[in-house]
Amino acid sequence: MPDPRLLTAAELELMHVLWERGPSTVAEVIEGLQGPARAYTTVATLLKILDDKGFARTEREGRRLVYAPVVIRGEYEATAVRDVVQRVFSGDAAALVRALVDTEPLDDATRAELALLLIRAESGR
Amino acid sequence: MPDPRLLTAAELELMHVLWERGPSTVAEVIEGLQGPARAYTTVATLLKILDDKGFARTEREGRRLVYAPVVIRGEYEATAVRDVVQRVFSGDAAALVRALVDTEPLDDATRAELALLLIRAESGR
DNA sequence: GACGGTCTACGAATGCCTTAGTAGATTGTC
DNA sequence: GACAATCTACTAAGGCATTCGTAGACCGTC
Repeated sequence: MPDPRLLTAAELELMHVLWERGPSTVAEVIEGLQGPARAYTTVATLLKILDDKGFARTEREGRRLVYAPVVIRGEYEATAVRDVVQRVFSGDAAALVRALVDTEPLDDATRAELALLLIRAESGR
Repeated sequence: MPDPRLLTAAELELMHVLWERGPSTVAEVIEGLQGPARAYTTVATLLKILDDKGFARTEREGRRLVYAPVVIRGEYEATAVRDVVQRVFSGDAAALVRALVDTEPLDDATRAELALLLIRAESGR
């Protein structure tokens, strides 16, 4: 059983829309979606699943449902990062940063910013 | 369809053993596994899948098969990191580092090492 | 050469993810 | 009030991941 706090691929895509646009109806989520089009009922089903799993909350607005994100983006990012550190890097967070530096192109300013971030971070946090 | 270069959870666990111990038989992989025990045939099936998918290579040694990792650890780590950056962080690699610093406790020495790494890294690589 | 143990190949069961269709309710319009 | 459009709930199908059992091959030992 995978961590129930992790989103599946399709779920994550919808959550990105909810994070960007805030509380949204099915139609609005479809508007916000990128990539291949999905049927109205597909999105509706997925949103219901997000509700069932506690990632989003449903509110009635007249006849239609509005879905609002419950888990906020930063919170989920933390969960996802912890998962990758554990599963792929066997708990070695520093190894992830090394892999990232080797893999993803970061411009000078960003690297400087992150270096500063690391130096300033409290160690026990 | 997910990225075919990504390992599933069970596959990744076996690959960790192959990366650690090098070419191994089914019995040796079982020895190297942590967590809940799995049936001999379960591990054998998974290793065959790793072979089919190209993550490992099979070599006969007398009557039994020895499985060797084809994809090396660093290579897979890069793939996995890229995937997370894309899927969770919408391509923003720096955001991943920020989430990591907020999330995972790193001791002073490690943070200093990583800061140095960032400063020294070539920007266009 | 028969026997027990070990190994691989194959197949099957289960459960989840993803997608989408159908049915029925609801609402606004003429 | 009837009709068309819109929306939700339910259901289902297909595919993949994970687990493991059974059958048959192979090998060493007595």
